[in-house]
Amino acid sequence: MSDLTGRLRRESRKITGPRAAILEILHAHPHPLTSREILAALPKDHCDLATVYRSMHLLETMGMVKRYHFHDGAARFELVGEGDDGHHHHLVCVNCSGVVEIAECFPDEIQKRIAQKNGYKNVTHKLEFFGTCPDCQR
Amino acid sequence: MSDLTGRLRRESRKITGPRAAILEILHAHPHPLTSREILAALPKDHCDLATVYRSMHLLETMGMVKRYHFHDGAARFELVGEGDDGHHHHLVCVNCSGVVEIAECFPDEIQKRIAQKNGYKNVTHKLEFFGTCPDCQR
DNA sequence: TTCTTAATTGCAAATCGTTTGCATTTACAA
DNA sequence: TTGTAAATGCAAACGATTTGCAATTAAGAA
Repeated sequence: MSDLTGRLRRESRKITGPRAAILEILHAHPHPLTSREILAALPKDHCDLATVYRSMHLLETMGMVKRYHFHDGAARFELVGEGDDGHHHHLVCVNCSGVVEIAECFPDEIQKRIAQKNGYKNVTHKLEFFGTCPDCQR
Repeated sequence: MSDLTGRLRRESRKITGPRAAILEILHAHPHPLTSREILAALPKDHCDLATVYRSMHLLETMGMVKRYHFHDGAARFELVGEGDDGHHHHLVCVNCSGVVEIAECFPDEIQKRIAQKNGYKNVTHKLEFFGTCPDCQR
């Protein structure tokens, strides 16, 4: 957390009330959250949706937040963990929308081959798994 | 194509002018298309955006069309090929949104392991690659 | 062919998620 | 303490998608 505010200060961004609160919410919920979920989790709801979006945009460009799109169109935001670059995937329950973080990743050799074969540069991927979680299997 | 109209008739859906035209467009462009791109490709522009969306919804529930979400929020629609179930992935240019269809898929053994490890059933995945296409590399 | 009816369409208005303009407030360095 | 750029709230703007409704049309029945 404190390194987050340090990071902000270093880029001459201000540590404001709303912004600090948003960071706490993200830190307390290690899952991708929609803008509305973030707003709802904020203490006295004393922060505008526009501010949530502006914060997400700022934090995303600073590499401190990642944006995901699951089955519905809505964007979801998740804090990038300590040290790592935040690249990981999710297993989402199609019934209850429960999310599990997944360690496995798409094999790098295959991705390299795909990039090379098609002449694309800086190739990355987005990968999500969908299924029915243990609870929802009845 | 003809099996598509047969399929529609069998479910007592009508083969109307707009609908037939939309199917032709999808057939002629084996890429995921946005609603606007479909509309723009229609002959005399004699079809409403709402009709495009309603058609996509119908065809999707009939399993004749698949819906994708790439980096931008916009939905893109693609006709499911003959016989196959339409499962495949895409390599998308982050600059011009050009799309290449990808034959490679996420290794099934790893997916099985993920499903088992987490107790999920009927696990599938969505996988998209992003990068800069040859043209956009200057 | 004509009739009947449910399916489909166009149009406009409504909705949803997200962004932006602007005047006001605020963090923080000098 | 003060000056200034950054950040905020609010409302309006936006783009994608959906929906209500009255008018149109495909396709089977008569």
